[in-house]
Amino acid sequence: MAPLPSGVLGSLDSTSDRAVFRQIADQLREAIDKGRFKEGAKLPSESELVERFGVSRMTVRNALSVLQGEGLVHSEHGKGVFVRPRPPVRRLASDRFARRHRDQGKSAFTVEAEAAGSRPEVDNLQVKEERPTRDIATRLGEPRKVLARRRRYLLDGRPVEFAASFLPLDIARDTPIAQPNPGPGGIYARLEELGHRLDHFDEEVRARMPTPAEVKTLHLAAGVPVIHLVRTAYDTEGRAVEVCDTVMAADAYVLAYQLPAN
Amino acid sequence: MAPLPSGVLGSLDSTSDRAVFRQIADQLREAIDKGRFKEGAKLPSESELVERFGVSRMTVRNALSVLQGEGLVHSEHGKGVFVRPRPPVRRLASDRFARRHRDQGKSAFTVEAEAAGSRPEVDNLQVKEERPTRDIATRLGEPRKVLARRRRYLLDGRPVEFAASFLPLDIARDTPIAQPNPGPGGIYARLEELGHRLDHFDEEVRARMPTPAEVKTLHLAAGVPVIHLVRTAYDTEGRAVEVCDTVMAADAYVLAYQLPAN
DNA sequence: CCTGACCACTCGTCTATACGAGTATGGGTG
DNA sequence: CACCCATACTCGTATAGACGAGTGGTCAGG
Repeated sequence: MAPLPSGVLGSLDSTSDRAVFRQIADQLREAIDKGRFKEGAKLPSESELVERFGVSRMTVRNALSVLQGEGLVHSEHGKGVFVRPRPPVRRLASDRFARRHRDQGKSAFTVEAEAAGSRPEVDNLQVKEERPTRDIATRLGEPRKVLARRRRYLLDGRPVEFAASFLPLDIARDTPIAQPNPGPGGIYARLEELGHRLDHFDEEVRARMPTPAEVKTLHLAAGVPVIHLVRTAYDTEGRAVEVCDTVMAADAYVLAYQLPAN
Repeated sequence: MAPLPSGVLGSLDSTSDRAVFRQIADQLREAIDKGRFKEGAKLPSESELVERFGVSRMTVRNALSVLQGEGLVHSEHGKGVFVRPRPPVRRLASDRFARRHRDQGKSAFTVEAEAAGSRPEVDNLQVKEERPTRDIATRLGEPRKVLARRRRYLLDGRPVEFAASFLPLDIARDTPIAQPNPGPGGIYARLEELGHRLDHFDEEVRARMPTPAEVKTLHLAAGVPVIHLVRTAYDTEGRAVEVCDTVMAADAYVLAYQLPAN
């Protein structure tokens, strides 16, 4: 057992009314913030902290769970507790669906990932017809049935996002859009070929903690929220032609928008 | 002690390899999802759950802390654990800074809140000159000093957002912008009067768990992430004239953007 | 040299107990 | 009737102990 670096952690203030486990969490947080524990570094083990602070193990675990909830650290069974490294973030520009980006043979995700030096993958591809949920139906103008396209995106093997596109069946049925691979430029290029010239997109952005299912699909660590993005595509006649519902690991993304001042 | 409604919760599967506290969390989550515990309703107390499932109190607390981390419930000392009500969300439209919204005597926040039937407040107003951080300096074109305007926004007494605006001092010094109340239309109106006609805004959106300071400022419950928005305003000459750094309670907001298809 | 058993260390789960502190309620007292 | 206080409930904090399970190293034996 390597000795704890001296001076990294202070001592507890028994006169303080701040709970002991919070004081321990505070000290560890400060040490991490100041870089005394670097990204990916292992924190002292629970038993070391028990000894160091003279408290019981549950108190130490309580402190560590605070830091986990903040997304600062993550634990690995049998190994230790580590400072959570910040993964490279993918920047989503607001012009990413602009027509001029649509002439490639590959999907926008693939092109962009390769440009950034990452290995992109698409996963769980699923295309089927189904009854829309209440919300989707409202956004799409109450179609009876929709074509749903679901997929998961990974970068260097790490899942970062999954998405479901919904299109009114009268638009998408028996078109390349109903194929697993819709071809170069993606479904937006196909929509325009089918005569639905796109006018604009509406995007709604929310952030929240993931559901257990989302934790599983995106392999999310504790303390990582998700960004929930719902995009609706409108053609030049004002008809909603697609809704895309996307859930992203929040630590892997920054969304960038450009707004006119009018 | 009121008897537990029968049939709301099932029993544990001791043959399952799923941890007991997770099974309890699963059952409570399902009951909440299915509306068997409504928004704001009180869950069975810890001791009731201890009895109900025949486990120790720490196991029950562990299960409840899972749900807290998911933002599903919150506990109140001395009262109980409650299903977290979803507060009304404030919708931020991407045209909220458009020139046409700027002719009011009140701030955009105030106008919008009153229209939605809420009581708006602005708080902690602070205006001072300071040295920019590395990030702010980069975005503003390396000014030596900046004017910083900080404030907190509340709706019906609940803090929902705090923001700091930074402007290069050569633009803002000795102007109405350096006053606590910059006047009708806000600082964007003043900037234009000073000859900085606004061209567009860049917004970067991130989501993450709050720092302890942010928890305090926004009175955040456990399991509520924050949306971190950094907006840069550019004038028609391409100069960055303001950076606004905003942290919002994620459960109080949905951001709406409209993107052209080009 | 490789393999497998063992062991030490890690975190994960769970029990049982204790006391403190915040909240609500009801009943007794003034 | 109004107030205060005792009380019983709530969750918060902390201890001590036990066993399980994943990881990685050492070391003996093939």
